[in-house]
Amino acid sequence: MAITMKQIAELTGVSIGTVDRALNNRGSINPAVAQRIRTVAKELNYKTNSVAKSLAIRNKKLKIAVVLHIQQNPYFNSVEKGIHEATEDISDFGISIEIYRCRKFVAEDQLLKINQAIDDGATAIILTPIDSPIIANKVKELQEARIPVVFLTNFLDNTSVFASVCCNYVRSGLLAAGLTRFLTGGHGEVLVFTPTFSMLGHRKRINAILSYLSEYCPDLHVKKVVELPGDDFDCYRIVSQSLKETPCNYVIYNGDAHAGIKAIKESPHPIRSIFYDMAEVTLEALQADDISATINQNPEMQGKTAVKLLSDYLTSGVKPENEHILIDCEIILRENIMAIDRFSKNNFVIGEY
Amino acid sequence: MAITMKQIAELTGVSIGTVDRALNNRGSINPAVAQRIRTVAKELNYKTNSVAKSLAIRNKKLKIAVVLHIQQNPYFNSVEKGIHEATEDISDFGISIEIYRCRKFVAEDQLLKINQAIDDGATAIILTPIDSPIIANKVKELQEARIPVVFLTNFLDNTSVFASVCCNYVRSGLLAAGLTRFLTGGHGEVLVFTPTFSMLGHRKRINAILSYLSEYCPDLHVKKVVELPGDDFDCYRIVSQSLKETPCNYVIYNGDAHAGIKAIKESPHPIRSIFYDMAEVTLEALQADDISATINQNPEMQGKTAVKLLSDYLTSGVKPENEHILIDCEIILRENIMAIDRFSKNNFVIGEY
DNA sequence: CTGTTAGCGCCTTCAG
DNA sequence: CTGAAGGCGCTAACAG
Repeated sequence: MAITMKQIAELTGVSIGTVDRALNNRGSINPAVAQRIRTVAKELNYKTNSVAKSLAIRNKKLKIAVVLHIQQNPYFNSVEKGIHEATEDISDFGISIEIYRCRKFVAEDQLLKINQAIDDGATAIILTPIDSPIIANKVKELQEARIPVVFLTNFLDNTSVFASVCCNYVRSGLLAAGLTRFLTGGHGEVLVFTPTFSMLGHRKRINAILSYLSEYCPDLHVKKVVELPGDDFDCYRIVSQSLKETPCNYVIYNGDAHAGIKAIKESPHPIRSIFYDMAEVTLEALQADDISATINQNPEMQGKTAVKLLSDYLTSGVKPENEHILIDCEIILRENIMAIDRFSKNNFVIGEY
Repeated sequence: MAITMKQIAELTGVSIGTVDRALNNRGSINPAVAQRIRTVAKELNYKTNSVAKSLAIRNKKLKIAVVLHIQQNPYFNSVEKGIHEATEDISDFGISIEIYRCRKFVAEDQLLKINQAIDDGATAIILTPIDSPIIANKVKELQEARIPVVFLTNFLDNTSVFASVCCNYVRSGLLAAGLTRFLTGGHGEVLVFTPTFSMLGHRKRINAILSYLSEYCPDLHVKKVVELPGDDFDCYRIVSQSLKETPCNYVIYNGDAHAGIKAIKESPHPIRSIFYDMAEVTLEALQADDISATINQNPEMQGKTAVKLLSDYLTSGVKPENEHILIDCEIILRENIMAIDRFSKNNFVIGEY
């Protein structure tokens, strides 16, 4: 049976209130007895019981504010789905979640939402930060006011926060590169498409792809890296044009899935491709063998993790070991998403064929 | 704020004790008022607060018994690791876990351990069942005594339990087959190695591999399916001999990793191979490019899930929707396990190459 | 059959 | 600076 504050109180001959003060640096307390209590607690390996704690702090009405962008793409929808899943998990802890959605993709608007969240009494904030000093400063201010901030899917250089939860961008690049190696046997011509380079993560991913391929696949030539417009109807045109101008037999594609699939299918010569993320159209294309694989960057897990980190902190005081939490990626082939029933029937046997 | 029993008590004009009786079918209660309370609870969408509940039932000293085999292979070690992880997560809930290890791989011994667990006061049992009527009957008996049983990594046909947590064997086969398709381009000769066919899951996996390949890769010939001895020093000899007798250029290998890797490396002609599981030697071979990929059947997650299902049930009364819980598999390439630091540095740019 | 009460482990006043 | 008491939501034992 785990050790409790009550037991420590009895052992040290003080009241449970004093133990609480000593262990949580709360209120004024005689340094000597505080020390003694802490020593005993450490010796007995006392761990605060998070179940009891969250029941007790229930009336503090903790509130996590989530400040998101407008973006309604499949990727961010999944992030949000993860947030909602986690919300259910923690509802019994008396922690509530409120989502704030920015109107425009500008720092001023994001700042506005943050301030609104604070006014509404947020005790912690989850944020997909826009890269601007306005936001960086605000975040610093929040941290000083002891309001933990978690960056989600993106982070700011030189701005330290409670935690940042991102995709493992380097790994994400390596997997595409590795699959390309697998697929090509090490020979061929590749075109790479990426979202905006203004985001650090996307640069990291591309760096990983290129440096991996140049090291391990010297006979595989990356002809071009094409930057795609953020959310734009031009996407299809650009992909299509690039494929015409720079013929290739392999593509690594990260961008609007619909545009990419359409352009690649229209190519006069066959192109095998590695995609990113789990948009509906991507999975359909995978099933149809129009694309070879896709890399799931687990947006759902990212959202879930951000909430979970904060709720763990609020209920148990546990901080993540590392500020940067990298959510791992997963290779998805057609076989990952096939219905399994069709393959559960026949009865083959051991032996020669 | 979520609705509480106290609120329901006030609304229905009874005491909180009565609400408890109505909502948990406990003790005797006037059917009419029970009905009224349940109606109100449903209308208000009352959900029992699992945090409060687990704090309250703490003194019942719930105990989950885990009955495992002797087997000390990497796979089962991971299963056990998952169990221990979950144990930490639920320690605050006052649920304890005790592990019983069978001496021999026989039903009688397993039965002995189950009985011992019950004598020790287990309130639930996790079990890797041996396929025998002795065990099937005992399990039935336990279920009748309202002791939930969870099957782990294996299950019994025609024996229904609280839940069975297994690897998704069919998917596991499909992934190997899919990777082979990817790797071979659809042409070549394949040898398949599998653990004992006496376990249903292994048969399912092989069926999936063969039926997939015959459907999608008509020009890829599976020459032979070789059954490997359970835990045996003969493993290496058998693999080695099979490779000599039946030459091939691709291998799908599930069995003792050390033996498989050694035999394949010694082959006079090059063989590309798909392995299973995450044994240390497997990962080293993957890093060294001696094998092409491995399939992680997530044994850790299986162990963790089994414990979690039971603790959720014991603390919140939540039952899994489906009796069969299939833990998904994951493709692991060399690039999944490479250190990422090496690829985080260079600074490539957008454009032609 | 129903209400009351005393916890579970922790946090937060409020007295002293 | 410290102790005592009440409460978080639920369960269980005991009166009535």
